[in-house]
Parts: sequence; structure tokens; C-alpha cells
Amino acid sequence: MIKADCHSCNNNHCLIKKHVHEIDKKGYLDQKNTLTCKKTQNFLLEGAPLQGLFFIYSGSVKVFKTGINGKEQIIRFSNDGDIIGHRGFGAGQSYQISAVAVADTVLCNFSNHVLEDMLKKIPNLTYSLMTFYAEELSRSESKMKKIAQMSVREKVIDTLLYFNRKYGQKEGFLDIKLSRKEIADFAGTTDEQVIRVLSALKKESLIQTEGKKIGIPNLQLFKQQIAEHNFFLDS
DNA sequence: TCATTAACTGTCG
DNA sequence: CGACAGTTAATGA
Repeated sequence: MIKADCHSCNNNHCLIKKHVHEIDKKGYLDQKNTLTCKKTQNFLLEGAPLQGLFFIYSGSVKVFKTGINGKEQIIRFSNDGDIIGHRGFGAGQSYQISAVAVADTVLCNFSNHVLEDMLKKIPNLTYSLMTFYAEELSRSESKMKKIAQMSVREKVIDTLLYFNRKYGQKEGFLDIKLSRKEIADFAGTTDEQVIRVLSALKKESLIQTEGKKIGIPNLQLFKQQIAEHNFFLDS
């Protein structure tokens, strides 16, 4: 089993990495677990009690809730250096969220009690976590606004911009392979609608597609499509 | 290769 | 705009 090493890790916005010296000095680094997930592996089950917090060492994950008719609402995509499970931390009750790897992923994990101890003894870490929560709340608020007010076309464009921010583009295509359904579940619509918007955008030469790969050749032009909403700035 | 899953299209409420 | 049914294309066991 691979043990992800914090000292050689390049995820500089990871909270653990940021405070690795203090954490290591107090001996908490030895209590870290490493978990490897194959693509499509469901490592967080809806309703199950959460075992601490997860930090992505490498890979990519989608976090979602499932509705009554089986429809998924993807809350966020997380990749290198991101935190998973923060909403359920400290709540005591079970956490209604699922997480599955969308690429092969290595996760770092601290149990609840180690984490509690760490946060009480390292104020800098606690403060970092607090600012992270504030940012998350802000994102959550604008996401709510988007789902309620944007048209399907705008939601899809906004989602593609999110993927671009999160994963960037390689050789003209977004550096993540996602199904149309996953785009739909994140945008808050259906896969058919996404397909229609995508083919319309392709006709307008605003995007290029090749199978599952999607590319945005002119980012400025693309952003202008939803500029009037001023929603593209965050989340 | 065959069987399953995903992409896409048309239509209806 | 979303839901359903149906066809075609891609994937993978």
C-alpha cells in the first residue's frame, strides 16, 4: 500500500501541506491513513457515518446526493489538495453524501479523534479550516442562485467554465473525462438537455468535442456567453 | 465477439 | 424544459 508522503507532496493549497511542519512536529503525520481508489469506486456512502476528513493526494472525485427518483445532484468535483467530508465533520450524526472517484485517486485520511486533537492544538490549522468553510459557504450560495435562475444553456456553459477552472485544458480539451450525465447532474438538468446544448455550442464553434472530450478554443468568447449574469466570477 | 452502457434524436405534455 | 422511447455508437468483458 502506498503511503502518501506530505513532505514531497506538491498540493500546496492542501490544509495539511500548509501546516505540515506543525502537524509533523506534534506527531500527527504518523496517524494519517492512505486510501487508494480505482475509478468509479464509491468510497463514501450516503448515510454512513463519516470516518474523519479526506484530503485528495492525487486524482479526482465527485461528491453528490441522491434524490428519491434516483437522480443525482453533484455538489462538487474535487481534485488534488481538496477536502472531502468537511460538511459532516463534527456533526455527530450520519452524513447524507456520497463520493465516487472519477479517476484513479489516492486519499489521505485522518480519523475524527485525531483531527479533533489536531484542531485543538494547532490554531493555525483551525483558522485555515475556518476560512475554507467560509469560502465553501459562499460557493454554495452562488450555486443555489445558479440552479434557480440560469437557463439550461447558461448552466451548461457555467459548468464547462467550472471544469476549465478546476482541471484546465490539455491539447485543446478539458483535462477530465466526464459523461454528459455527470455534467447534467452537476448543472442541475438532464443529460438530454446537456447533449442538445453541447451540439448547439459546437455548431456555433464555441466548443469542440471529440467523444467525451470537450474543448473551449476561445475562453474569452465563451465567458461572454454568460457575462451578463456575472455568475462566472466565482465557484 | 457479444452484451452492456452512453450518446444522441424525436416527440409529447 | 423535462420525461420517455427509440436508434446508433462506443466500450469492455
